[in-house]
Amino acid sequence: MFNPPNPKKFFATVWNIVEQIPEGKVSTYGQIATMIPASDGTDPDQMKRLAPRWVGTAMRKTPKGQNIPWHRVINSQGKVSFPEGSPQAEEQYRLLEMEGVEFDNKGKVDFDIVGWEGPNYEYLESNDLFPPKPFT
DNA sequence: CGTTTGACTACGC
DNA sequence: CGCGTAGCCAAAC
Repeated sequence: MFNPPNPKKFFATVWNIVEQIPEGKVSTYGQIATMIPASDGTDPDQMKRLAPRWVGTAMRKTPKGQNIPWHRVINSQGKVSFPEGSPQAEEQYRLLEMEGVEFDNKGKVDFDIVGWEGPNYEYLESNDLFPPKPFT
């Protein structure tokens, strides 16, 4: 079963990845989760189900004042994961629309248009940002 | 210190 | 499409 061997590092890795989502693009909790290698040999199918929760947990703890584009992370359905109408949801929609992300009449984005391709692994590795390196 | 609570997702109906 | 469920545990109460 997947669980972060070291939650602190796992969270930091999530933030590292989120920081690289460019303006006008979005990623999902699950997508980000799959970018982080399971260090405990967890079955990939289990990863799909369990890891996203941890990404969500990481996002909940996103440090403020570090310019982390938290709003560019949405759920696999292409919608923001806050209750519709909540201040946080409104804020997230606002921030995204401000950078050109469009939502259809159901509040969904088109991943074909604004989906993020993923992080630059070579860049991450060359800067020792990946595997997990905690903020200090 | 015990209980509740999540910024999730795939899958089955 | 929508709705319910399992899987799972660090934090926040």
